[in-house]
Amino acid sequence: MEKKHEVKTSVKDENLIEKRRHQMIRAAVTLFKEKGFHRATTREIAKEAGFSIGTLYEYIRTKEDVLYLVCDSIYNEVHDKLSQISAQNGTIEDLKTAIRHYYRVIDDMQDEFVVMYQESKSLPKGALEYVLNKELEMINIFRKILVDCVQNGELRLTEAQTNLYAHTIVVQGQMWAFRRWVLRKEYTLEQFTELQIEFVLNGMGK
Amino acid sequence: MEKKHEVKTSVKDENLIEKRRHQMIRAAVTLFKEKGFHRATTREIAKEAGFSIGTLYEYIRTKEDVLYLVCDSIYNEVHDKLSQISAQNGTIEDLKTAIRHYYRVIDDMQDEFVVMYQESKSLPKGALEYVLNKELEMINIFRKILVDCVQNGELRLTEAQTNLYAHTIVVQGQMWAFRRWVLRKEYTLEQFTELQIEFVLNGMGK
Amino acid sequence: MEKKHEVKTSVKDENLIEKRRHQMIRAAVTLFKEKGFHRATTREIAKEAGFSIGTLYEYIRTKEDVLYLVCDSIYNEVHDKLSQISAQNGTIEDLKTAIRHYYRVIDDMQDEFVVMYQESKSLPKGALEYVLNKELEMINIFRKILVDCVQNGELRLTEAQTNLYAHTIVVQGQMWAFRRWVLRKEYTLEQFTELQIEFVLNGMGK
Amino acid sequence: MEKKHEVKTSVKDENLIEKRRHQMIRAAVTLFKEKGFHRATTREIAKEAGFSIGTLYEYIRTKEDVLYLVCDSIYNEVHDKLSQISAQNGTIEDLKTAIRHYYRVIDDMQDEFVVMYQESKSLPKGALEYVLNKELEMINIFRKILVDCVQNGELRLTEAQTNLYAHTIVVQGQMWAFRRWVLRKEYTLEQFTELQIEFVLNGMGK
DNA sequence: TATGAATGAGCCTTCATTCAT
DNA sequence: CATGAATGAAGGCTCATTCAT
Repeated sequence: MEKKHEVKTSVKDENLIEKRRHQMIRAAVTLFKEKGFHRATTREIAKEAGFSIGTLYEYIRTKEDVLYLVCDSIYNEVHDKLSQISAQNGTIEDLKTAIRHYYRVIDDMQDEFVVMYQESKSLPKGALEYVLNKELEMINIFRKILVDCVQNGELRLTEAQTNLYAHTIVVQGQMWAFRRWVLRKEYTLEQFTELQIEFVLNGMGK
Repeated sequence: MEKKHEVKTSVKDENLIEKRRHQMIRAAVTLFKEKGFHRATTREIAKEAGFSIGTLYEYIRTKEDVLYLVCDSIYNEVHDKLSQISAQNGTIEDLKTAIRHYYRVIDDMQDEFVVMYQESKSLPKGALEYVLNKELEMINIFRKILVDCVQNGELRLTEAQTNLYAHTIVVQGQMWAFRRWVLRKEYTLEQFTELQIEFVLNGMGK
Repeated sequence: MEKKHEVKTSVKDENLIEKRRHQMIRAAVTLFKEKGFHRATTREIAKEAGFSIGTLYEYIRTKEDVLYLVCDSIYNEVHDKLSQISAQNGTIEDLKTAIRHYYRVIDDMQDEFVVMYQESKSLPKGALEYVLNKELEMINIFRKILVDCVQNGELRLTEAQTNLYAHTIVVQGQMWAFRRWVLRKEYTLEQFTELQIEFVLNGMGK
Repeated sequence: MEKKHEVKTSVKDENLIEKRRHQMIRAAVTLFKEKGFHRATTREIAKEAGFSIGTLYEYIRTKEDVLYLVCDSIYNEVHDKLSQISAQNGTIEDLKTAIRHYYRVIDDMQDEFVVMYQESKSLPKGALEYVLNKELEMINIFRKILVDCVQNGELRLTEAQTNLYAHTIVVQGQMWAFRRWVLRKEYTLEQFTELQIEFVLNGMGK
């Protein structure tokens, strides 16, 4: 597990840091979604966040820090939401619930997902590694559910299949965020979810 | 279908345009892959292409034109390669062949795929639409194959399923390009392909 | 003679002012020596001094005030140390003693000397004049000693020579601070001192 | 001997580089003299030089490069001027001529001297070393003249004296540039020169 | 008195684009 | 057609200074 990548701040009040960073992240997501990381200026981010450029830089050191904070915050939020259902007992029903849950999270955080996957390549090396690890953790959540199902006799999968299908489930969920320009025209979230669940379960031999 | 998005040039000689653009695209892919669209400078692109910045601007109008040319060229190359097998007769075997073919193209053009999907959001609006349309065409290739299979009685899918699964097939292929940092460690292209084919066919009820 | 250049403070307690300014000057000399006036930030100065930026500004009005305080303090210290031997009776021996004394002071306060001469140009006009006057006072100390020697018949110098040689003595001492990167390799302070004394006395016709 | 410290340029035409750098150096000396290195902005330098900020940066990489170019150019000019009289035959008269020559150069290039000695501390490490070496070369010019005089029997100096007095001669010349605010009021260059020559020769036992 | 968060003018530097040769 | 020097708008970031607590 990677050590948490720290972002330098010259402010001491922890509560204030929390508050300002929250403002900053909200502003950044809005702007990154609209124009991407590179076209969004630090001045715009500060303004959108409701404070001055000087203040912004009291809480970060480089523009890339903002991106890191955004990615980190999104992953944490996703993790929090997903881990609510992580207590499982290895049934197909659990898997379905988890997928439904995951898809709903993606729907809720569409913009964040798109921003994160589109822009994380601009992170500096250390931060990128940290974020990729978070991605692996997310895949692990599903891998573990699959492993439980296998151990429970609900699914019959090799290890290679287990790993790959965990990725597949995660990726199929991301589709909903990335391809909404076309999928939204044809499916509701519920339709999409149920179709994908059916497909995935069939795919794994029910 | 969108009209082909034109890129202004002040050069008349069509052969020269073709040649220079080819050099330019190769250079741009290399650089975009390495540092992304925004961090690659027009000077670097010109240099990598083997001519001067002045010459570069004889063949394009803006830096975004380079990106457009890159995306367009990649899509065309993919289309060319895929359309070689588009003449089908609606069997499951055809579908498998098409998927294998598609996955091999993705493997061959990993860098190009990643560049295209990561950077196309930086295209100006008109060009973006044109490129998204190309994406739809690609999905259509698979949709048609599925439709053929359905009409042939090889598959039993609703229209909603047909459309969605076309997307799914395309997206699962992209996984190979985007997640190579982790998938490459665990699977060869062949293993990945066969696992995914099995999963997809099962997913669609074989 | 210039009136003492005053530095505004919003603090009343004289003892506190004295104490804080002392801390501040020590900190500033350290930092100016290390990175120069312009590269040292007020924040750093405050931190090095052991209090907050807010407190720093309770005792000064601008960053240049810090520099002024530093220069003023150094000159005062040098004056104090030199004036201990200012009671003279016009012998060559007195001159030698004064020079030895001066050179020792320079050796003790190398960093301060370098800071003062390198950075005083950044003083605001009024403060600069005040400081230049202090420099003249220092030259006067030696001029007076020379005048005494002349009146005593120990030296035979025109007024023009007296003035110039006072400068020369002062400047040759500064050499020890400014050129220590090379002089230190070849001479000890004592060797340097005696060689220069011999040179100066010969120079003035013994 | 240090290798010449190179300054990157993106311009290829050597003549143009020469010309532009000359403009740039003239502009920089003017501004550095007036407000010092740190207070002079790159925009001001470009404007004073007669071209745009963009053009300035075609010929340098950082602001410190400008300072380096200034220092290098000054040293070279001084060297060129001094080396015209470097062919000596070891007489006291040669020494006098060299000193007169040197003092005239200092008088001609007062501003440049002051700028160089005041600001060179802001050079990046590598460049600073290179420039300090130039300073040593200058001292060497006088050291060699002294050595010649000693070998010729015109002067009787130990090696320690020879080295130190070379420094002293150089430093006494710099006085004229640094203390002109006071020396100019009392002496003409000629008076200053002759007094110092007399002093130096006496100092070395005639 | 002491603190430190907030401010924003201003600096250095980059880079897409133009145009004279 | 090709070249590359010139341009300047714009961006990231710093830091002296202020002021509410």
